[in-house]
Amino acid sequence: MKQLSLLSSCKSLRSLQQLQAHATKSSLDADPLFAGKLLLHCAVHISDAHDYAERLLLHSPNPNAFMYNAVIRGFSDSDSPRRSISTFSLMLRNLSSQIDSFTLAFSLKSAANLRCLRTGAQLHCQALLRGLETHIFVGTTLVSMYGECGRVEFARDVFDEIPEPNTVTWNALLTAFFRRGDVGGAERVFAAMPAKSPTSYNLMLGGYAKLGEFAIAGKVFDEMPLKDEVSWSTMILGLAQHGWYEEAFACFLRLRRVGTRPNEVSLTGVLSACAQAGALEFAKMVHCFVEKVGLIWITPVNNALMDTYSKCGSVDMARLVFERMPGKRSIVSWTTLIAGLAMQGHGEEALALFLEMEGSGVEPDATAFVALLYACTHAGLVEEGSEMFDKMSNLYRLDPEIEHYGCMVDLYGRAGQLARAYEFVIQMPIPPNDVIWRTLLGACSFHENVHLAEKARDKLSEIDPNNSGDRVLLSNIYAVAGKWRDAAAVRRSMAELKLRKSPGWSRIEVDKMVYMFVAGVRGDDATREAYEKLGEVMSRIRVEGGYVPEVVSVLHDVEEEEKEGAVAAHSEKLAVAFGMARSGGARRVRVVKNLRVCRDCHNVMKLISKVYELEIVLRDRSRFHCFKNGNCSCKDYW
DNA sequence: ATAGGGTTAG
Repeated sequence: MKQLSLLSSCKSLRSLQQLQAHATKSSLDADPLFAGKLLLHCAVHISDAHDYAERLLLHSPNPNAFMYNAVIRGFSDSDSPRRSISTFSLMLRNLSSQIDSFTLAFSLKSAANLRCLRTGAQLHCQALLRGLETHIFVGTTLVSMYGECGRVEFARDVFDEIPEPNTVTWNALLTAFFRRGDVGGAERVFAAMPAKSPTSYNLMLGGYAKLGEFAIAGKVFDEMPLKDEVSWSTMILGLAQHGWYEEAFACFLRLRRVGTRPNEVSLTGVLSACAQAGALEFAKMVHCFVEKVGLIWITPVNNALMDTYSKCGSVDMARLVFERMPGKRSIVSWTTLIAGLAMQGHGEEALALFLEMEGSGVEPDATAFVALLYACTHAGLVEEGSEMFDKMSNLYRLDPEIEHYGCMVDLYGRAGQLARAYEFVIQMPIPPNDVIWRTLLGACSFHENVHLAEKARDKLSEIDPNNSGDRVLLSNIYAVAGKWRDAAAVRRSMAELKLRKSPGWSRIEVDKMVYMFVAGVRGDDATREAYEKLGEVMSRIRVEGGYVPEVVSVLHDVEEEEKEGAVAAHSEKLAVAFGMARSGGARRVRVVKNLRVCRDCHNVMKLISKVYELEIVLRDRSRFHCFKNGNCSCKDYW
């Protein structure tokens, strides 16, 4: 059986088809054993070959159970698990008597991935009919399926009937409790487990991390007897996702210290922390590491690197990673770079890259269109964006989703075409949500349109009445229009409802350390240093740059940051001042802010860049601003 | 074969 051993060396569909041609010549293809193995290899071990496996099955004159099972398995973890179920139905019609534990385990996994309780319950019936519901693999997958469908009680019922549940079965039950958000239940299961593998600890770790309970997660992590790759990834990712960036960096360094080799998941995790915190220097170090351990071949790692460089303001590095990536570029790779260019306001380049992607045979998906429309919005490419929106449904048959409609409202709104934006909202085929109206409200604020703002407000008060950000926007619009009474009334209503704004922060990286500043929060040495420097900077730009603080501009804070009286400063000013104080002769400082930059800070940055001949790269919540010689790359358009 | 961690847009 030389051909059988050759099979496992086939890595691509083409080499498999060659082998198949040889087999046909020697009539080997008539051998049901060979046909089955070939199909299994095709469905499970070769990527994107599910379709071919399914065709082989459908064209086979006498498919056996092994072949059905191979296709069911192949689709179970694919992006179309539904086809696994349709293959099951086919088998039920043609070869019902041969349905076995393999058939049911993989079909159930598909039902679990689909979160389809109906299908899962029907498969459960089939298992009962055949006496397979307590079979260890089938039973375990049943527990998992009910858990995925949110039915802990059913999962428990199945579990209780399994005579000898193993660790995997227990873990499936544990997962079911966490999926339901029942931490107490999960803790009871964990305590009752007769044996615990690292996976059981990892599940507890992940469950606590998801809730942001890092005090407990850290305790589990420190006390678990054996940490594997998943333990480290879970910890690093969890920290990154909850905004504990410095802790994520520390965990990554600790991982390196103990000599464990970080895998691609922990690397993407720490890169995500770098991206969010804007920690360029740390990201560069991680990049070196990626090259060193040979993970540069992994596409998602490259995508994470590109995203990180873009969000740290180095879109050139992102472009370089894209050009040099040795692995295959996925749709995500293209989308990431398009979004990166968009953030810097390089709309034309993003548009060109999108066309290049189309030319290279990669079909854009809904997300790629979001990134593209976002690029058009931030570069003021109104007509181009409008064309692309039409292209999406006309050429690619993609139904625009709420996000795409949001992009279009933003596109027209930011460009000042408020009537067109409103018209667009009114005739949307799906009901506009709070984000759509909020986008319109934001545009009204920027272009000072009280009349339309009130329409948006009326809609928002129906959908999301207690949003503090909306009220801040509204009060600012009134203030700008000179309607001080209305502005004050909105502020008062906020106070009465005890609506708090989310605090604004800015971060800056100096000597590989990340410092965070929050407006109105004082006390630590770094903040004292920042205020001291800021005082000097402000008086110099007043004298040499002609800076005049406007009353309106202070109120015109686009988002949530509260004005903190005359001496308090927005966090981005503090971060920049700190950077100037610490990095002596540096020509450039980079700051990351969690909210949008306000108009006053924007003015100040422009003046600093001119008076001090300093380049300031400021990332706010929606884009990058590069201040140089008194101008900003956003052309005052944000 | 069955359980655990991941990249893009807002």
